[in-house]
Amino acid sequence: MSTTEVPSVPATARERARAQVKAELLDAARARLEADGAAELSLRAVARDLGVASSAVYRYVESRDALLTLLIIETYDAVGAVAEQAAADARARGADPARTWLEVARAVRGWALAQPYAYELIYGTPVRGYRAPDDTVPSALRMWGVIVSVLQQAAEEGTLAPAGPDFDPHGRVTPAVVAVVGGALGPVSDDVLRIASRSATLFCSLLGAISAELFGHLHRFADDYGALFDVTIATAAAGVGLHADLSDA
Amino acid sequence: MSTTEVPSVPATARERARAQVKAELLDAARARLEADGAAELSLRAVARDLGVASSAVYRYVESRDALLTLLIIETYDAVGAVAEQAAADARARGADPARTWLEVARAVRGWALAQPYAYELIYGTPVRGYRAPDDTVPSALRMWGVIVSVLQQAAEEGTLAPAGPDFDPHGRVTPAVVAVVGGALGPVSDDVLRIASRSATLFCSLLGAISAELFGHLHRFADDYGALFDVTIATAAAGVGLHADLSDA
DNA sequence: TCACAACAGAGAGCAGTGCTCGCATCTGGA
DNA sequence: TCCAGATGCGAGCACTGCTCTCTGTTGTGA
Repeated sequence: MSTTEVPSVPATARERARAQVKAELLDAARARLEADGAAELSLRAVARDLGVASSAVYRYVESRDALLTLLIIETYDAVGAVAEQAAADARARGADPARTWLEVARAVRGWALAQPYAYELIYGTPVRGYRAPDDTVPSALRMWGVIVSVLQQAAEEGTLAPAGPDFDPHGRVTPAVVAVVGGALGPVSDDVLRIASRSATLFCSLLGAISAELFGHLHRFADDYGALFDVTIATAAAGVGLHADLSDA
Repeated sequence: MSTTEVPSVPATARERARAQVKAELLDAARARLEADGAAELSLRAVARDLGVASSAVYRYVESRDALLTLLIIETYDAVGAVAEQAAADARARGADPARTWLEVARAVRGWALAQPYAYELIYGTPVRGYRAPDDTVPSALRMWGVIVSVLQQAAEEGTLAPAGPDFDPHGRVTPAVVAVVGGALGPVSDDVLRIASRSATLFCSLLGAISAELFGHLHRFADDYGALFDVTIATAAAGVGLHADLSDA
């Protein structure tokens, strides 16, 4: 569960014990996080929970921000796994790409509502000036992988029919992104550029819909927030070319 | 500039002096906020900037959170004014509703990029458990007013052609929202409900697009983030029924 | 098996925070 | 002019992140 360092097989007994303690530390920190939120997460409080002096914690973690970074990575992995699972389940039920995306979005929303502080940790205001981005990138990319897979599937099936505007795709996406997205789509064509751009649209609509609801910007707006969420996601997805049917449920 | 209490005409000299000091306090706090961000905003630092003991600040403001709430209201008003101005300018230039919305979105993005900490203050992670919502609501509604006006204009012109899915609008919106939105649209019809729901879609797409960029989720994604933003906004707007042309610029 | 080096933990301490309270001081309004 | 109430100050409390030094333990290589 807890993401430790590289050595998956600790050599010495000392390293094993150390990994054990660090895992307990991360678990305690996660409990505090999900109870009080990232802003209130106090290293001293975590130390108290563990029955340990606050200074001892610094044997395992460089700083409070480093601890938060570890939790951020864990959380990106958790939400990435939720999205991947939702996509797999939907496809197993024979869902088309549009339906698959809707169910992924619903799953992520459900996860966010269940643990709002975890969602805030990764998709809310960044904690300090900058969290170390490079460490978190691989885990953060899992969500993007799901989005791109949905778009690729639709493109291959030929069901990707954008209702949104046509646009010059150049400049919208960097070569690095194209490399990731285009891997399964052959040479770098304008289509690949377009799909990459549209993955951002899907991501932004998901982020916006969940953040707006969670952060109170839709306060007293709807009776059925789940239904409103479906509309928001499906509407943006239609612009991208994924047309989901909301008449059934 | 600074939003003071209700008495726009202070009766006594004492009250005038008090309002003056409070305004200076808010200005200093805003400067700190825009320099360091809400999380780092320290009441003691503001007091130092004013050359005053930290305890003296409490004569004018109940707590740090109360000070933040005042800044939040100011900020909602600022971004609301930006949106209103952008809409007015666009209409003065003869822009259609879709174009108007795109320019509003661009203006808000420009404002957010210029003062990211102000944006984070209102659209990022809420500061404490709950900010007093009732005080901030009127200012926060200005943005929604702009969105609804664009949709109403399109509906009246008959150019509102949604590409997104059809949906049962009931439950998506509360009567209170309908009262606000439907004021200029006559009786509560399903069309009013639909427009209200779609205002949430526009809002969410704007929030998601700016937050994603500002919070680093599009890190190294694009060369031209402005162009990517246009695509995101226009694509979601197309789902709602506002079709903007991106081929010109 | 054993000595020792490396390591984990404790606790004091520093600088910072929000906030309270009692005390002086000043000043506006009668 | 006079004084009550407004205003500011500074000490102090409890909390934070983080550092430093010291002690006791424990795993490990010889």
